[in-house]
Amino acid sequence: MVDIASAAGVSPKTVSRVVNDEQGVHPVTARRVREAIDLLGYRRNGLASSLAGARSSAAIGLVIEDVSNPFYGAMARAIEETCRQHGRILITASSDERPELEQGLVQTLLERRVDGLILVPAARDHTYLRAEIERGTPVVFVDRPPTGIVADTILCDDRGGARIAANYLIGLGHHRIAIVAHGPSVYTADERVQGALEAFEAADLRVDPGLIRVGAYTSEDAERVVALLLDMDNPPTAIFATNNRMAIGAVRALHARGRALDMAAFDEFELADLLPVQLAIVGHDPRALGRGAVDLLFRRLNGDARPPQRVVLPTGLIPSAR
Amino acid sequence: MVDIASAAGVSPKTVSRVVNDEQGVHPVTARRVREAIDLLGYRRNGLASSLAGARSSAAIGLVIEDVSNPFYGAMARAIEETCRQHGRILITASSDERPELEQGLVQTLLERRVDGLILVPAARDHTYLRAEIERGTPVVFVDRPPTGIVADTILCDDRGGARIAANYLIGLGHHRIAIVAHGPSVYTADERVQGALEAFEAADLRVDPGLIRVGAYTSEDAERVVALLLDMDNPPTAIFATNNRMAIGAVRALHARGRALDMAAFDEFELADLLPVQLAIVGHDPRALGRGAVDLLFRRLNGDARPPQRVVLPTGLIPSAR
DNA sequence: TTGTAGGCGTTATCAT
DNA sequence: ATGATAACGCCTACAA
Repeated sequence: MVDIASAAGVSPKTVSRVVNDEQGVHPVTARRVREAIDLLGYRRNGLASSLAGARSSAAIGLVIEDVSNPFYGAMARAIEETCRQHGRILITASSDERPELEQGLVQTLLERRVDGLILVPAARDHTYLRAEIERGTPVVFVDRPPTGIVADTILCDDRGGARIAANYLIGLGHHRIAIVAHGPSVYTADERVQGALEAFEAADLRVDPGLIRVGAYTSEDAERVVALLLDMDNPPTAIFATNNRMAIGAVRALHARGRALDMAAFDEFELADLLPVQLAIVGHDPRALGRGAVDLLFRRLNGDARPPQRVVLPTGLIPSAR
Repeated sequence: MVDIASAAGVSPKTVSRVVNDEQGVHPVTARRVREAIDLLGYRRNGLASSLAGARSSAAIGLVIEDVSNPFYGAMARAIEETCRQHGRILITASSDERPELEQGLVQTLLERRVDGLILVPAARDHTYLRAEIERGTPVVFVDRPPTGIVADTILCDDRGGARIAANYLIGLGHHRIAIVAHGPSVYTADERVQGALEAFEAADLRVDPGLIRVGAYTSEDAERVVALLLDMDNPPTAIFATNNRMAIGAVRALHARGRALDMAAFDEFELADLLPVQLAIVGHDPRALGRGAVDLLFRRLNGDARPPQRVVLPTGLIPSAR
């Protein structure tokens, strides 16, 4: 920048003004500066800029479970684009659902002085963030609420969606509905199980505890779980899967055994409608979650000081296509 | 940092040493410093650190077509993890296959002084990167080679994979094989079409130009294209799709019309084996591409000065599961 | 083992 | 409209 300044015969501050499109620079001077910039191949140093009082690092940090999960991939994409509209780049990291990793990643992001943080929490305790939030760093939780602190959060209506899904299966005449849930101790899983149980209860269905299987993580886990369910003496006649991985595992297990139970599942996923089962989907838009999170974040960055918000997006049933 | 220093009764430099785990600090002093850090809630400023000559911004930039595409999502995930092993965070941006956007994103990343750049190129001309590369910023191209410059590149064997796919369909006895390709003027598409045509020629198949449809982008595009193919007077008896979106669109079109042509397609995608068509997949591992790209990048960062490398990963056919 | 000096590239503030 | 000066928070290089 000093080089440019002397090449253009001005002070560094004037170069700074030109580079940042500040007003109050004579057009002729500005052009001279720009020519020098092109000539010398100068490129502004964003790090120095952030350091020197630009009071923004122009970056947002995102910690999600796994970018390669299409659900989170779509969310990440929406967040990235919305951040770009706000002049921010996105630093993304996958926590793989591991609490220590989440905390380490957050630490790294804060060291880089991101302007804000968007988290799909994996940790079971977020008190470690309290100090940072009080210091003024906006933090938004997506898809699951934080534990141990109160902070801006955007969720979808897990419980309501699960009720709808369960009612759908009940409406088809099923009495023995298995629940294949991820988790345990993952908010979305717990809520969705609760929602289904509420629906069962409201319909006076007796619940067989053996039909409730919580704790699979991968679709392979779910496949094994469903295989076991199908082998029961008194197997279920329908399945509610709490997320896309559970659903895929269940479909695989059914397919492997040539069975075709009715199913309902959370999370839209590509090709769900072409699968060889009756599968109703509880849809919720990951992009809407992402955009909502960014909105919350930038409200804070723009000075909004209301108490922490909790936004709940609706879910809706997409009936089986078959 | 100055505050910590005075609180601990040492100089800032000693705090710096402690924070960076440098050797040569008396354990007692170190503990005193750490206590002050905990007490005052100090957090190192990574931006300042990078500025001050740490000769690394500890960040890598990634520009891909679309994180929400599972193929690129898996690649991004592998890149992120491998970068983390090298102590770097990842700044990810989606170019949406738009050249101007790619260039803008690259510009932004360079302003942030990323240590290196990994690109799935969308632009048709990468001469704009030449100066930066000569200046010493390592740039690696993934999935598609650059145009107009020579640089480290990692690809998969598009042409070979396409030949294998085409031969598979030919081996099933097909003479009228449609090619549903993305693009046009996307390297992978062109190569895959060429590979298939080579196989046709080697098998003395007469090629009907009407069966070669290049230029769809979304799976919806592909669905329409295949619908048109099926409506031909003399429709194809098999389909080769050049990527996952093309494959999905084709499957949808077949399904909508109750047809079941044999298919071969590039890109593994979840549930492909459960679809109601004979579908052989040309598999290539996006994670391997990602890891390979990071390897190339860090070789350069570690001083490797060989001429630009071109790595080609093999592809293999996964026959239809049905 | 610890400290001092100087500077990284930019911007805020206050002058001119 | 433009410039001088002093940070920003840290690190390298050298000294003690």
